[in-house]
Amino acid sequence: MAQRNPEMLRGTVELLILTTLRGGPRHGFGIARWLEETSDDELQIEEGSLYPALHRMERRGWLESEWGISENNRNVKLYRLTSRGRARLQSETEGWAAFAAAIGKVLRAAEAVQELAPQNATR
Amino acid sequence: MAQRNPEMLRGTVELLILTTLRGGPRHGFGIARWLEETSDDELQIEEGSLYPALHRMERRGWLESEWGISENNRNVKLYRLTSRGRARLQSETEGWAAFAAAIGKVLRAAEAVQELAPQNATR
DNA sequence: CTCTATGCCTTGACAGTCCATGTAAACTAT
DNA sequence: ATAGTTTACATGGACTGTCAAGGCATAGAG
Repeated sequence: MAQRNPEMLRGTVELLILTTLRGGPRHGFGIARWLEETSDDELQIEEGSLYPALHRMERRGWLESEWGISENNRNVKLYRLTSRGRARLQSETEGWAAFAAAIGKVLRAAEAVQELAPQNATR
Repeated sequence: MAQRNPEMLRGTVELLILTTLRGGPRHGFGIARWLEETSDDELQIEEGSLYPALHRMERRGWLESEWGISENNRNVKLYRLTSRGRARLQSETEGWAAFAAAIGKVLRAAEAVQELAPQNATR
């Protein structure tokens, strides 16, 4: 997933899937497409990451699946959030917020250092 | 690194190291400590991640190192940014901003869906 | 002279991603 | 009819990076 930095997705794939399912059940392909569209193609999840993630999340009881028929008349496996999944979504969301805030602090602190001590910036 | 979600650091460790070195040369331990302090303990990098990261970044020409003496009178390996490292810092910073923005979009979009269709939220 | 803190480093197990590949059905165009 | 494309699920192997654990060495404190 992710062109710019594939490693960056580590740890957020599950948050993204849980988030996608907030709006109701979806199938794997649908999840990937919704994420792509919603992020303006910034977030692209590969199938080799997506399906294993869905399976382990189901194993952990965050998701439930059921076979159904898509709008395109195809057999699809629909995933929906369980209550544990909803709880997990909550904590993952908080975790992301804390993490992003921490990175933000670090980035701003480094800028401040450079402004205060510009002579260090070039050596 | 990172208590809340260790996976989340994947892909940001290098950004964090580069960022830390913006303010001037530092040694490995110093980098880890600065990140911890600056992030209020949110970001904790393990030595088993830190040193390999420093070594590969040096191998890639983003960093240069040199032995010196610390404030505590210890032998330390001081790392400084090269010009390639500075360029890399720039692009990694942009990459992070784009990634964080994309996640933000997705999170907000999912909230919006739920507000518009609250009947889907409970099934 | 022992204990703690500082500092660098490596090893092995593990987890998760990616790329390639396989399968199958439905629709499209010829 | 049938070839090609799109949709959709799934897996296997290579690869990368993290972590926990351990080792090593020296300075300063008590």
